Parts: sequence; C-alpha cells; structure tokens
Amino acid sequence: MVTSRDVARLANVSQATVSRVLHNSPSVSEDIRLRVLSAFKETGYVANVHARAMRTRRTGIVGVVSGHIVSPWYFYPDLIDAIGTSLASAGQRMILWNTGDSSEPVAVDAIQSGAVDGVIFTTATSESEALKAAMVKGAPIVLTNRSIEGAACDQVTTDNVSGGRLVARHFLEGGHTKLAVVGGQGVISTMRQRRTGFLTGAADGGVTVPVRWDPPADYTYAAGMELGMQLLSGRDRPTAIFCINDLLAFGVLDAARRLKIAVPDDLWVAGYDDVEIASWPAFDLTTVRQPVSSLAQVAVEMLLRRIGNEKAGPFEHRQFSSELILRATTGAQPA
Amino acid sequence: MVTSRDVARLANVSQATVSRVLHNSPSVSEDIRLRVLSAFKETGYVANVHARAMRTRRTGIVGVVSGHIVSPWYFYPDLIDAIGTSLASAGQRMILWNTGDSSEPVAVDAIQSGAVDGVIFTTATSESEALKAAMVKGAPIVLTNRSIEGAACDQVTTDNVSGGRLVARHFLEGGHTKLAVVGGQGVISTMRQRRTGFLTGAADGGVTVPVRWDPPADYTYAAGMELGMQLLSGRDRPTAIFCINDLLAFGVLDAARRLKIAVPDDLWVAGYDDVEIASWPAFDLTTVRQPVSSLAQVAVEMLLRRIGNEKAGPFEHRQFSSELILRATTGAQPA
DNA sequence: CTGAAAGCGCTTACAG
DNA sequence: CTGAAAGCGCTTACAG
Repeated sequence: MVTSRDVARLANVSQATVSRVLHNSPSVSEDIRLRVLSAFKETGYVANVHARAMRTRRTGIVGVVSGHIVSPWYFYPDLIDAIGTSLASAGQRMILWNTGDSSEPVAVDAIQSGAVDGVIFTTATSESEALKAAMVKGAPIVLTNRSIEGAACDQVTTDNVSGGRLVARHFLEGGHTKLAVVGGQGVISTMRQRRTGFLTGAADGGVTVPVRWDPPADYTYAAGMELGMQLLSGRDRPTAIFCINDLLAFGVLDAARRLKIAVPDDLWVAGYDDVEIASWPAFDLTTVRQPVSSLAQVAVEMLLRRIGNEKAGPFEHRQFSSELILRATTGAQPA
Repeated sequence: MVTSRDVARLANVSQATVSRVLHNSPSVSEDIRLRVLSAFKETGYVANVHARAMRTRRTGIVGVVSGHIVSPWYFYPDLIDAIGTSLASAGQRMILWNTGDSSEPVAVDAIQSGAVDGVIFTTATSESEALKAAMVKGAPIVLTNRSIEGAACDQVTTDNVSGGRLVARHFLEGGHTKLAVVGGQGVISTMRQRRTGFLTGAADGGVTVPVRWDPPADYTYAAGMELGMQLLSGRDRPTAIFCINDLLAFGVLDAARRLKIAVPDDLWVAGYDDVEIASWPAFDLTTVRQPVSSLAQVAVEMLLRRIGNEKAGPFEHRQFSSELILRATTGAQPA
C-alpha cells in the first residue's frame, strides 16, 4: 500500500505538501504541484479514508436505513434510488442497511463509532429506542416516509391521509357505496394514515365501511390474495377495494382473477405507491403516487445542512402531497 | 464524543487496559474488568472505527457491487439478500454499490483507500478496466453470477448453458418445434450462455431457431413486450418462447395477453431466474431457478478466506447447476 | 496482570 | 510557498 510519505519521497517534497496538493491548496507552486501530481500517477496513490476521517471527523458517508430495499413491489427501491442520486450529486457516499427495523441499533452504532456522518431513516417507528437515543444525543438524523410525532430531528413525509381521501372520493364518484379497505391497522404510521384518510373520505360522502370489510392484514402479496379471496367469496361483497399498498392490490387482483370477477366491471381496485409493476398490463392498477424524488432531495438537503452545522436551528417537518394515477382497475382506458 | 481515554479516567485504569477489556483479553483481572465494563455502560462508549481500522488494517466491511438491486424482477435482490445474510453470520458488514457497472471504479477505490476489506462483484464484465487493475494488484475480490474467463480472482457461478439447455429439452418434449429466443445477444456473459445453451439444446433435438425469431433485445419489460408483439403478430409465429430472464418473459406474456393468444394452449413461455413475481397467478411462469444461497455462501467463504490470508493458493472457479421450475405457462397445473 | 509508548496515515495550525 | 510537528483514537508489542 502506497502512502503520502511514499509519494513525498518520490516527488522530493515533504509529506505535508503532498497532502496540500491532494486538496488543491492554492499555496503550492506550480512546478511542485506538477511533480506531486505525476508522483500520484506513478504510484497510483489513494488517500487512506480512515486516517483522513480521523483527522477531519468527517467520512463523507451517509447511512440509509430501509426495509424491503430488495422487494420492488414496495416503493422503497424507488426512494433509495432517489436518495442515492441526491447524495451522489452532493459528493456523498451511501451505506445501505437493509435489515428492516432491527437495523436501527446498527445505524445508531455507526454514527457513534464515526462510520457515517448522519443517517436517513425511511422506516422509523415510534417504538425504536435506539433511534430515540440517537436523537437525544443530537446526532444528525432525518426521518423520511414514516414520521414520528415530536421526534427531535428533521422529517420529510407525504400526506398519506389526503392520499387515502383521494381514493375514497374517486370510488364515490364512480358510484360505489360498498367499499372495503385492506391493510392499515398495524403500527406503521403511513399505512394507518392512508386507511384513516380513506375511511374519513368515505364518511364525508355518507358511506361507512363495514367492519368485516376492514380486516387486519400484513403487507404481503399472500395477504392480499387471502383477504381478496375472503372479501370476494361471499354473496354480499364490496364493489370497490382500496389496498394500502400496491403489493396487496396485486394479491387482491389475482384473487379476483381466480374467482373470475371482472375488473373494473364488477370490481374496482386501487393501490398505493405506484411501483413500476402497477403500470404493467397484467395489473394496470389505479394507485397513489408520491413525489419520491422531492422526498429524497429534501431529506438529503436537511441532513447535509445538519452535518455541516450541528445546531442549525429548530427541527423542521416538511410534507408533500400525492397524486392519484387513474388506470384500468377503476375504469380508465387501458394504456 | 467519548473516547477510550475518557473511559480509562473514569475507571481509574490506563487507556491500554480499556482496549484490552474491549477485546476480551484474558489477561485482565476480574475486578478491573468489571470496573471498566461499568464505565462503558455509564459513558455509552463506542470505539471509533477509523482509529481501529488504521491500526488493524481491517474494517470488517465487505463491498458488494450489483446492478439492479432495486429492481426485483431481476434476481439480484435475492442474491444480495443471501450475500448479506452470509456476511452477517460471519460478523462482517456490507456496503452496497448499486450504480451498476459504472461503480466498479468506486469499488476499486474503496479497496485502495481501505474503506473495505474486499469486494464481491455480481455484475462484472470483461470490459471493466478498473476491475482488472484491482485483480492485478491482488486485492481480495470474488466474482459471482457473471464470470470473466481467466480473471485473477476466485469465481462462483451457475451453469447457464445447462440452464438454457433444460428449457430447450422441455420445449421439445412438449412437442414444440417452432422455437424462439428473446435476449442473450449482448455482452453479458450469463445471458449469452443461456441463449447458447438453448440453441444448442434445440439443435441437439434437430430444431433450428429462425434468425427472425432471435432478434437482439435489451433486458427490460418494455423490450419483452415489444418483441413479444413482434414475434406473435405475424401469421407464422413461434409456439414456444424462451426468455433469457423473467422480466422479458413478463413482457412477452403481457403481449400475448394483449393479442389474446392463449398460454399455454397456443403458446409456451419460459423465463430464467425464478424471481418472486414469477410464481404469482398473474404470470405463473415456468423458469430456471439458480441456487442463490449456495452462490452467496460460497462467494462469502472465498472472499473471507482471501482476506484472512492474502496468498491462499491458486484461484478457484466453482460452478453450480440450476433447476427447471415447471408452471402454468408451459402446461403445468396452476398452483 | 498492568502501564507507558510507539505508530497506523493523514490534516492543519505554526514557523520560517 | 514549504517543512517540521502535533494529534486524531485506537491496538499491541515491550517492560516490569
């Protein structure tokens, strides 16, 4: 391994000067500069990140915690992609933690051990002790997607309540009164809000969702399939189903397919997230799209501001609105 | 930030002793040990990773380069997941690079700058200069999924040629003689091999694939859809199509759906990878499944062995076989 | 069993 | 404009 000392010896300068050239310090004469640069080339020198980080107390790496990075029917992949892009254009690198909520201790540890300069959480829950501890310490942290009320850090989210309400209004405008929801009764804030928005929107139109059409569900394709079969098998069944995320909607649609129930003629289905598969002809799903790149951009901005200036004023919570994307599952013309 | 010095002061011992307790050194008396441990607790001490890495020349982090982590219709998500699991159980952490082949320089730089102890490539191509440079330097590197012939590093792959051949044989056994391939003419080794295996397998059965049924394609859903429309629109059309990955197959299936061509009655379709969506009723796709967790496990083993012992013998290339999963698109009973 | 000390490879005041 | 030196926070021989 070649160090700055090796380069210095080769270029016949002091080690300090090598460091200055590396950082484009203006106070280096042109000829020395060139000598050092050619020594860089000759040796293939790359500065040791640990030595640098130890001196500067800055690694240039941001940690990102996310569940289901690897499951593209969630919207996390899109969000992570966008965060990665924003970070890259700010010259920062990214470490990804993919173990779901259980990786929060890892993230906090990473901050405390100096492995990263700050962390963006996309899947924080109010239960995470580790996160709380980090926030109390005042470490640079930003929450996005899921929010925690009163958390001592910056947050950027979308308005999931309004998103759910958009779907309800669309169903009502389509003349539907027999409505069902799938998902949204668990602890995850975003999911709860979508469901609440939907129920509120329906209630505003004078429609109530029967309890048995609002069963608890986890957020998997299998759950969508199972609840879809259940909701659609009886004689008295809903004519429009709102699924709290696209993945559940795919399950419900496949259940309808299996039961030979025609969508959208006899059943409307809507999802949430607008993952890429939602637009495929096999599903062509009406869904709610969040402004993912805005979320990502603002999250990165917020974090970098804190990293650059630890005590930069009070914490902020910014919120974006979402957009209803109409497709074939609620009667729009197929693409 | 609390350092080992702070802990030492609090526990009334030397800083060296703190370090020993941290590493469970046997040569520490029990009472001192307890004193230090309680000082750890009181201060919330976490060792600085950079200082440690600088001394030990080991970070405990492995880099993984992969394209399309974030696109679950590729098999990378599964592979990454498996690699992550293997690394975790070996006490290693993982950094993920997701920018595709263009991130190879980043990976090499990360090795040279000491940011990671080694790198696993899942998407190497023979063109990557950066990778070659790293291999010449003898840095710990393992190639998995895609191989590079004669590369100066360990490799673990699956036998894509046999995989393609399995599909051809299955088509022939189904009585099909009008066969087509979608994908596999580009630079990516795995894709080329699958196509080659398929063509060879067909030829072994006396069947030749017409040139116009073997058009160039990139590896997107849209390409599958477009080529599907093209192959299936004419009067003389193939009765069985092998798609080089599942994503293309989904596009072809949706093209058939649009053209109202019945699968499997009038058309057989097979893919490659067995991504999760392939088993959904909407597709129920016959496909080839690779032993992903074996790949991952061996890749990690190989890398850690090199990291532990830089010159541990000659380079090795291990290869696993794959398995044909029969589903509805080639006539199996729906699940 | 414990401590003092060297040193990993940088960055950056401090002199000159 | 350049160099000598301090110091970031650890680990680990070396003494005792």
